[in-house]
Amino acid sequence: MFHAPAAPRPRKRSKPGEDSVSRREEATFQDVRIFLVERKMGRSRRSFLTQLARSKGFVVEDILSDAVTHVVSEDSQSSSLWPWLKSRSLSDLSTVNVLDISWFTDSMREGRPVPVETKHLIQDILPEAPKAAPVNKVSQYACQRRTTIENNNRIFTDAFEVLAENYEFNEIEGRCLAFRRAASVLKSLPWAVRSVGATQDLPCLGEHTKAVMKEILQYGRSFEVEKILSDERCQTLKLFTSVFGVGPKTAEKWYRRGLRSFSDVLAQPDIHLNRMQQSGFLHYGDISRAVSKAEARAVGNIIDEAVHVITPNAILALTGGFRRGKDFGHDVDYVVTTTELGKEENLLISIIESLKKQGLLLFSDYQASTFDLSKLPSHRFEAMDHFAKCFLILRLEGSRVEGGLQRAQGDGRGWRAVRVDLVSPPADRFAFTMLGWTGSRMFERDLRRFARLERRMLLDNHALFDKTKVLFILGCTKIFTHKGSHYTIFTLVLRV
DNA sequence: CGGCATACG
DNA sequence: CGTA
DNA sequence: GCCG
Repeated sequence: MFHAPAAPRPRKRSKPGEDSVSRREEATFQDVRIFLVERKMGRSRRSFLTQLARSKGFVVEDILSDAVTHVVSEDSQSSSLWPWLKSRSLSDLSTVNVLDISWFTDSMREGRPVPVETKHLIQDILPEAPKAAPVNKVSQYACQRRTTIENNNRIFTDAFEVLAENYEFNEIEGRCLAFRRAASVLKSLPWAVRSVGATQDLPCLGEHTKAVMKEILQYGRSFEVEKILSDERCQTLKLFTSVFGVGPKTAEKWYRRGLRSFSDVLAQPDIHLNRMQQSGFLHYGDISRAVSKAEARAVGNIIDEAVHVITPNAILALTGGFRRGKDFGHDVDYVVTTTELGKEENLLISIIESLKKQGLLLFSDYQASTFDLSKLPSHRFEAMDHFAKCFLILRLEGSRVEGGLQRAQGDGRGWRAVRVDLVSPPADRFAFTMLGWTGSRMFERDLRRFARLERRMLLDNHALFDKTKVLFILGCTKIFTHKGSHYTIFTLVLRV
């Protein structure tokens, strides 16, 4: 362990009574030798703490020597502590615990030296290390990335999304995910990639993705992507899956029957569309057209009016892409609740009923709450999935929209259909719900992937530390909105 | 070489 | 299997 | 396909 040439130090495995220094004979904890740093502590407080510790059976050294195992400082912020320690010419500083005063006070309270935890450590601010790697590394998890609203790498991400979709159609989920992740990483960059070399330190980019990027940088297009785009099957599947209620399996089924267009499908007497698909075809033009922010706000007003009939204490918050700062979306997401706890249970049912009465409800799929406090570890963020929600298609009158509707060419109607999602948590779960409905799909996936991986890591390390510790703050999740501002939507706290 | 998010209807 |  |  450590060899101390100068200091006379008969401490190791000393036989009882052999030690000549009397207070060390009385000391209970021979393996822990504390040194209190006077700086910021003051002489009188240092002297008081020294007496206190010794009275409780701790060994406190007056001078900093190789005998010291625990250095305690009140100055945890200081950048001067470590340089000072290094100047003391100890034989091996790396084996010494450099600790916050909290370790000392914890130990005094317990009447024994408490195990050293990360929270006690005063880290050395290495002057060289940040120089070597000052570049903020991009995380492989979307939930740890700040993603700008502008996509500076659309030429690549469009290509990756074509490849991802093609793998999805071919049921190769792993590769599909890989290309979606690569696209997500490039979308998060506040700069445009101008050479493959610039992607050196980026995660989720490997041989294949970089080859595609190189091709695009060289020729402005990718041969592989072009081939997919010109493929009839791929085109048809893309067309079919663009219908609300039609996924890859149904699209494939229709394609294999030789169907190539919507009219082909609709002409089949033996094809029975489900409720979702019927609405999908009926409102196809409207719900595949972008929804503007003004339209989203107009939908909000309609929900607001409906909910205020039921309760005056309603809270309504726009989430989804619009909350991330987007100007257009494919649907409108609102979180709606009431401050009267418990009353949120039937809120959506009442809203749906009201919309129906007004003739605004074109489609509705309601899912009651499955949130059970007694059954679920309540603060696990997975709980955000369990609240009452509904997927709607609403009739939106143009007269309600500031600046008018997003309209197709030659559309003479004064209204359009809009996809609307509502979720209704109890008011005290509002934050969880915002977390669950503000992120992109990749964000939500990676939130769970990150939580699982990091939690396992914590559990693995857990035994080494304090078994009574139950709260781990994993980090702060932020979502960029626009022009450098961002929301802090949640701090992940996992109970282990 | 296995894992890749999760829940509901 | 489709939705989020 | 990329990562641990």
